[in-house]
Amino acid sequence: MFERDTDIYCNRDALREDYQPDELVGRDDELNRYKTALQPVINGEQPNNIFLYGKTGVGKTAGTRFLLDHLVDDAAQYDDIELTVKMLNCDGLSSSYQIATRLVNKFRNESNQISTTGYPRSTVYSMLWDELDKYGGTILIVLDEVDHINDDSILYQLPRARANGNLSEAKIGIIGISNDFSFRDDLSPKVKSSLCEEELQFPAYDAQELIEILQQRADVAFHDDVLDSGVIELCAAYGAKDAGDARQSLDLLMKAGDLARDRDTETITENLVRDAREELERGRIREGISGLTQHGHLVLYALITLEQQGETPVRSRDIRPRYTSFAEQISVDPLVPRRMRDHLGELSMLGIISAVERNEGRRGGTYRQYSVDMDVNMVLTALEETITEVGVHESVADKFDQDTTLGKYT
DNA sequence: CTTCCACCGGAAGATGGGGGAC
DNA sequence: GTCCCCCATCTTCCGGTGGAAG
Repeated sequence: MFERDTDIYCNRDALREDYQPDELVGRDDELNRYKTALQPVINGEQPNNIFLYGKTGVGKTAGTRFLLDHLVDDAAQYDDIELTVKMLNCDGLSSSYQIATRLVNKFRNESNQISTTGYPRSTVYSMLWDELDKYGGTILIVLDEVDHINDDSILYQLPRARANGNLSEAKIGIIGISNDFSFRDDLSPKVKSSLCEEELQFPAYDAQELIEILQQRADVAFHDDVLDSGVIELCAAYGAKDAGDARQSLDLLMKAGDLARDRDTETITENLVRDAREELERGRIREGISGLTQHGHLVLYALITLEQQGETPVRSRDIRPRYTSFAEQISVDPLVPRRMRDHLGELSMLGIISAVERNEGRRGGTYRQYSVDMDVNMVLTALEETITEVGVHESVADKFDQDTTLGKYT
């Protein structure tokens, strides 16, 4: 049934996000400054708290891993340094409480984990101080995607734990990583001053740097002569256009490789890259849509039908009746307008729809006009798929079945 | 320059579902 | 069971906003 592909890859893993190259391309300045900021650790001093910011896929996490690995190795040479590094990705964790429980578990062994709910908050904190003190020495805590935390509490407590007498043995340093620029500004001044002792900004990669990165990985990942000329440049160009995001460019190259493998072609062409891009886009939309609630689906569906009738761009006020009637058809209470706007906002965050602000002054006021940003049929397919597949909202699924011809609404 | 429109978006808090400790 | 706490979703309330009309 299965047989080994005659493969264009020699090491597909080199394109994956978690692959760690021996050398990071295009981040020399940033890494040098980062290294300086970490220097106190080696000197056995109280470590700096460091705050890194920059958009996604610009090497923040990779750079951190890279430097900290070296730091751990190098620290081992000095007898008087006990260094512990713990990394925690805060994605999906929205509160300080959640962070605290995960941290406690990071320091405890498998058999001794605590549950992530149920304890009073203060109990969790004191467990955390106990664990930290038990380890002692220098402890670096990396909080990746720290902007997902909605309250300051842990960010306030951690850097001050020693000063507040919660810790006596351990010297801790916090490294916060964020891709949300406004996060830093929204921190309370107390937290900002302690957390952001050292700040490093990682700028987006330009097309040239992306080419170098892709080249470096492609050399490892593919056999010689598999890539047509221009393929790397094209992947880099797409990445640079979107956000200077290396991860995205690498994903694209990998997807193109996978397509080549599926189709049994021997080389990767520019056309394959374009197909891959479309495929990734489709995946992104599906994923976005499947994460929506029932009302999200209804709002989207309402907008789609309007789009098909050529009534877009359309303001939220004019979407509402359509949405309301859909909701009523499936016997669901429609949401209040404010909430409906939230859903529209969410959809435009996902890039499925787009909003343009308009202002007609005294007689019109300010409002937004929405339209579907992606290919309507693609969105519709994804919508139908998730609704039937997930099986959640049966009533909505029925509705879609009845309505195979959307023209009904005209 | 002021007025005013109609939506925007932040804030607070209600509701209901969950999970676990003790 | 009772107590603690988390979380997503939604409602209610309301001050903010930018630019055409006056």
